[in-house]
Amino acid sequence: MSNIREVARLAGVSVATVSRTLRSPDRVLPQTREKVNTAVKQAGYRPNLMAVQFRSQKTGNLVILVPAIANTFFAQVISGAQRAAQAAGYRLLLCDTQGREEVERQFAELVYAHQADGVIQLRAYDPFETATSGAVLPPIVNACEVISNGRYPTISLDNLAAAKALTTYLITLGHRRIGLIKGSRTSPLTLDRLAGYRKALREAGIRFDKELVCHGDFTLNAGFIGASKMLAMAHRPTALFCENDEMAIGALKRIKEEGLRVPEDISLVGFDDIPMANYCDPPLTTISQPAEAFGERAVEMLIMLIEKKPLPARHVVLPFEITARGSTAPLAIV
Amino acid sequence: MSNIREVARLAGVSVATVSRTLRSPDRVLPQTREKVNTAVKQAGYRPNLMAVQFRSQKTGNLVILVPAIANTFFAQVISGAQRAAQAAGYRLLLCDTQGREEVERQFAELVYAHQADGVIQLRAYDPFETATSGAVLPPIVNACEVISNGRYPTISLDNLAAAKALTTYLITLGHRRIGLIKGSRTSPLTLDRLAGYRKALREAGIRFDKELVCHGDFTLNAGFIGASKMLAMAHRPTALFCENDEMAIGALKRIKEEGLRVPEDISLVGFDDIPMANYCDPPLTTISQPAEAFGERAVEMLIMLIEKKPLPARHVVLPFEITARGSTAPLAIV
DNA sequence: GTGAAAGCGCTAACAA
DNA sequence: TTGTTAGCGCTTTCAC
Repeated sequence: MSNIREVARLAGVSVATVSRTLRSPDRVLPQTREKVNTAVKQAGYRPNLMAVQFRSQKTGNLVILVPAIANTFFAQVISGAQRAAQAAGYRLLLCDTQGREEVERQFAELVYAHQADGVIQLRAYDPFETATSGAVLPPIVNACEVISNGRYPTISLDNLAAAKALTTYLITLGHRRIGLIKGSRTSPLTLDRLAGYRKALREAGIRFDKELVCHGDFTLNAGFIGASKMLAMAHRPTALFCENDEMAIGALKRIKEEGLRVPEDISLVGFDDIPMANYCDPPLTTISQPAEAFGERAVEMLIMLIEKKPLPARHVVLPFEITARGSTAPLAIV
Repeated sequence: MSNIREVARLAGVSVATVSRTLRSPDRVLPQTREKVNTAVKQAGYRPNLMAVQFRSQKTGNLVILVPAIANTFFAQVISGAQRAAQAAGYRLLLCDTQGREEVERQFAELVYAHQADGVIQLRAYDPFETATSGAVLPPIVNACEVISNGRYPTISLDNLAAAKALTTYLITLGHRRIGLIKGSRTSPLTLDRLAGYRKALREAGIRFDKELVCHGDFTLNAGFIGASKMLAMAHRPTALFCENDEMAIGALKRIKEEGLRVPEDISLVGFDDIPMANYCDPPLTTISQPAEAFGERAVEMLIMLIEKKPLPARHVVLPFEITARGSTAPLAIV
């Protein structure tokens, strides 16, 4: 493969002139430019990015840590991130971490190894927590599920408000026994949603019953299992709040198997508004959040960090809305 | 950030010895090794991968071109690819191309720019088709939707056989008017599936009716639209074959809206067996294919190509099976 | 077993 | 405007 010297030779100029012609053409005479461009074509020359990056100490790579790419919501986030990265001339180094912290750390440290310029973390784990306290933190942005210690810029949803709004919506429909299928036990995202759920209950004067809460892991199967527990209760809930759409769809299957109807016998809500939410039967009432915007904003903010431009805001909160569909109905008077 | 010279100074050895200690520890005296390792820790040293790669002309990056990451099937493929890449010490540069050829070309050419060692293409488009004929083809593997010109190693499904088997399954149930909702007009994958469909009809002595075929783009909405057309026909099909599960689920919604029952009034089949296929109502009869294995095998083969190891097989065909669920039933005798 | 030194391809500071 | 040259951090050959 040809290199810059080869092109310089062909064009009868110095390597510096070739480099200039490529980086800042206006600093070169038109006729020189012409000669160089011809030589570039003739040699089939492409700058060796490895050398360019090495020399200029900048990779153009962004690491994105994704807990589970097979989760539709995250897939959409990545899609948005990819678009934004490409538009800005950056590339995405993808890591499907499955929540394994050592993997997250290892990938995040590609920044220290000068293999990436920054990191997007979509989970509430600080991959640099063990970094020597003296070390400067590399550019990192935390989106979707965020750590609220103020250490990193974040892009998040007001999960508490959203969960509260959705729960209140169910209460308004007359429901008072509302089951909650949570995500994992410890994630802040799921704790916020639990808090929103509790707040809505409290404001409506409904006592919180911990029997009505169970844990899952955001998968279809977790929703299925969770619903089994809920339906097995002596005094079962009349509405079920699943912390994401996948679990709601899993729960839906279980509810139908039990011979119950949604929403006549039990109302069901999800969270995220993945495309499938509108295609299940009945379509899901859920919280819509701008999945792709999470990825786009995260990339944009990260690039500002990398390029040392001031961030307009360190903590961005994206809007949600309740999308009411057929899976919810007023509590039937028995 | 410290560099190799700093470590050498701290350890009281030469940079060559530091490099050797890190790359091939056994070529260094234990006591020297000890000194170097101590110095590495003390300095908080991490090799600059940019420099390592530049020097050794190897990036450890693999470009993966994905038509649509938000498509569940592809998300699973990527998940498998990521796992295999990581296990082998490679990283994945993700590009969600949305089928835009100039984007695919641009990313694939990162190989020419020494930014990646190889390319995985999940679509039947040759990103190097315009490459000068003289140029050596870089390591590339074509998976899922493959080009069958023999130019690249491939990992595919026998789409013809799978579509034929699935169609035959419907025929066995007594169906003779079977609608087909295809993917895009030109993709080989969808042409193969069409061929399989036609072959099954032919062998059963059923005349092919082009009225029963319509085109989609593998999205939920395409299935919905396709089903609308099918159901509007005067003499409508008694079974519907959608070329992926997303379209089948889209069609399912439309069919139910029309007040028809699946499978009593119309049988429905999909393709891929995405997790959601088992959670829709009724669950989908479909073709199961090992989505993650596509990604894993693609990465494994690509790495063999990169490392110039002989490929055990240039064209790998992964197995499928019919997964019969509740969306199909024998044709009702009217 | 270890060190000295060349050099990967490029950019940028400086000189002309 | 263009050329000369140093050097980014590392690996690797070649001496010792």
